[in-house]
Formats: sequence, C-alpha cells, structure tokens
Amino acid sequence: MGRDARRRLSRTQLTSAALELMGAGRSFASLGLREIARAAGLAPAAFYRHFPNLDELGLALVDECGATLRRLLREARRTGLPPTQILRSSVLIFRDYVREHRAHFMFIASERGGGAPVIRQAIRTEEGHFAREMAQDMRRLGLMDDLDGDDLALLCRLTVSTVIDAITDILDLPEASHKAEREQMQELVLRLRMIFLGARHWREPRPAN
Amino acid sequence: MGRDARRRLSRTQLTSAALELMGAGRSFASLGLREIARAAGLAPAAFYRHFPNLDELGLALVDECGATLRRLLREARRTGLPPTQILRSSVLIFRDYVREHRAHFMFIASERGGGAPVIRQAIRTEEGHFAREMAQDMRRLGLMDDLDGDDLALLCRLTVSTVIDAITDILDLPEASHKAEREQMQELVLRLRMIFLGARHWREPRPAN
DNA sequence: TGTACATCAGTGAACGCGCGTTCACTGATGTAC
DNA sequence: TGTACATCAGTGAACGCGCGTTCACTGATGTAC
Repeated sequence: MGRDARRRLSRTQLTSAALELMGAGRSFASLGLREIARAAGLAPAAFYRHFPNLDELGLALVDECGATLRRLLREARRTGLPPTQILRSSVLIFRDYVREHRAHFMFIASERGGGAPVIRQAIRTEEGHFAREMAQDMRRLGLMDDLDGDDLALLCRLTVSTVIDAITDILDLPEASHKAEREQMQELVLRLRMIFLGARHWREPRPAN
Repeated sequence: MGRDARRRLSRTQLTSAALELMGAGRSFASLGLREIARAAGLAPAAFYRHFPNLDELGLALVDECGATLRRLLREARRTGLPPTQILRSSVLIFRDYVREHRAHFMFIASERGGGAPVIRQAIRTEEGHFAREMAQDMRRLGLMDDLDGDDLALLCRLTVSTVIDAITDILDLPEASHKAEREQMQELVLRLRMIFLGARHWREPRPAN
C-alpha cells in the first residue's frame, strides 16, 4: 500500500473508531484521544499526524455526516417518490436511512444541541445546506409552488428541524418493537402533515395571531 | 444553621456548581466529580453524601429544570396573554424566560439530544408533561377548540419540540446583536404560525399526502 | 534497473496531572434523660 | 438547664489509573540520479 493510501486509511480508522464509540450512546465530549487511538489500532501519538486536537476530528465527523445527509437527498431524487402518500413514504425512507447510518445520525442528534460550540455551529450549517437543497428539489418537482422563495425556505427549515428531532427517537427504539415504531413514525407523519397543511394555507388571508 | 438546612445548602451548591460549569458551553458528560465539588466549595468525598454518582446528580438537574419549565406556564397563566398577537408575545416571553434561566435551558437543550440515555429519557418525560399542561391551558382558554384531545396533544408536542429547538439559538446569540435576535425571533414566530395554521385547517377534508 | 538519500506515518517510553473512590477521622448538631 | 452519647455532613490523605502531550526513534515508501 502506498503512503497516501495508508495515511487515508489510518485517518478513516480514527474517525470510524470515534463514531463507533459514540454508537453505544456516549457523547463526543466524553471521548478521549487515547481511547479513540486504541479503538483505531494506533499508538496515541499517531493521532497528531492527522488532527491537531479532538475538536478537529469532530469537525471531520461533521463533514462526513453532512455528506451522508446529502446522499440521502440524492438517492431520493434518483429513486423518485410515489405521487400519493409522499409524506408517509418519505418518513419511512428516512427511518431506514437513519438506521443504515446509525452512527452518523447519532452524532448529529447528540452534538447538535450541546457539545463544543464549534461543532454545534458546523452541524447547523450542514442542516441549512440540507434545507436549501430540499427547497430546490421541491421547486423542481413543482411542490408547494404557490410559496415564494422565503416561505418555501421557512417550510424546509421547519421540516428539517422536525425530522432531525425525531432521530433520537428512531435510534432509541428497542429492536423489534413494531408497535412503538409504528406509533413513532405515525407521530412524525402527523407532525409533518400539520406543517405542510399550514404551508398550503400560508398565502390565504387570515386573522392576526 | 441546623443540620438539615446545611445539608440542603450543600446539595444545592453541588447542583448549582454543575449548572454554572455547563453555562460556559460545556456538556454535562464532560464534567468531573472533583471539578463539581471544587466549584461547590466542598471536598470531593462530600459529593457522595448527596449523590451515589454523577448520573444521579444529572437526574436532580432534570427535576430542577422541569420545575423551571412548569413555572413558565404558571407565570403565563397568571399574567394572561394579549388576545391578539398571541404567538409573537408568547415567543418574546419565552425568550426572556430562557435568558433568565440560562443555565437550566442550556442543560435541557444540550442533554436532550445526546448525553447519557437515562438523562435524555428524563428530559423527554418532562417535555411530555409540559406539552400536556400546555394542552390543558389551551383547552381552558378555548383555543383551537375544534381539535379533539389527540390532535390538540399532537399540536402541543410539535409546538414544544419547535420551541425547545430554538433554545440553542437564543442562548448562542452574541450580546446586543439586536438584528440577529429580531430575525431569530421572527423565524420562530413564523414556524409556529405555520404549525398553528395547519392545526386550524386540520379538520377540513383534504387530499392524501 | 540500482543505489543513495529524503520523507514522514507510526512507535513506545516518559512526564506530570487530575480523575473517581476508599477510609478512618473530626466536630458540630441533635437527642435522651 | 445540664450532661453524656449518637448521628452524620464534611475532611484530607491515599490509592491506582488513564489521560494529553512530548520526544527521539524506526522503518517502509517515495524520489533523484
């Protein structure tokens, strides 16, 4: 193996090890440099060949997770969605995708609210990109086309926040608890339905509230 | 001072110290027992007279924060709200309240998504209570009275999630950045307006989505 | 193709430090008579 | 009210441990000729 390839491999082992350690419900802030290096099969000092400190590794994780998010939209775009029951099927696709990338979404869900400010900010930025892409897709599909740009952006930001809020619930679900799972997905569908219903009536005259 | 009073004081010093340490943006998981005891002005071993471990202190913090949340509703109930612009004035009241209890809300916002599962669960439970109380208040005020119990509960859960999601933004605001603050509050008002608009149209016949 | 040298990812030992936990203790507060 | 004893919140020293960081090093890969 070439030196570059080896280098990239080690770096990946570090980021993957950090994600795996968090997969057990640990928060990023509680991870140690030595712990991560150990899980990656490297000597502690090797860490510094790749990152100057733990925060930088955290930012690398944000990048990785951002890429995962963007892949979700790309796949949805490629596959297309059924013309009816768009919300319900989107939610189910999202649920499966979250499960397939458990560690990434666990990281997003847990570092988004707390943790190091620099990481939190980076995640918020990724979220904004995601919402913007989502708005573009909706425009392309002619959905909600009576909303102007700002209002569509608002709808997408609210939708993204609501969906991300559900990540923790999805990941906390005990295995094979079909009943709880169905209720949870139904809750998310209803929340989104309420939001989209509001968006559909957004441009109508209405009393002040 | 009596023994009981002294005991309660020390306990409060421990919980307050933990909250203060988190006020600087630290996560609960990153706090140490010795660190907290030091900030509370106690010897490390004294910690064990009050809590068997750090998680238990965390749960005590959840209780405290839950009480703070409930006080918010009680105050709002006592004060009453203007009949028009209810959303906007509620949001401003909420913003002020969050600022007055910065540490409590920082704890809620950061431990809700990540952190120790047992603490996360406890916060979710408090959130549920809050949403239920809010639904009762709305019933009492005759707001959204065309929704049945389940639908009103759904609306309140979605509202609470949306509002809590905004806590981090409120607390991250740099001091005296009036412009950013106005935009942020406007964003929250619009999000809630969209949700409530959806709720108002909830019972109308509508196409499947 | 072969050789001599440069590069640099990863090593392993060492450092000082703060950690969580334990323990026998102290001394003020509470209680029984 | 006074005395003798019990309680128990808080102390301070000690323990073994894993931490982050540094350093000179090794040895495989890359490069120049």
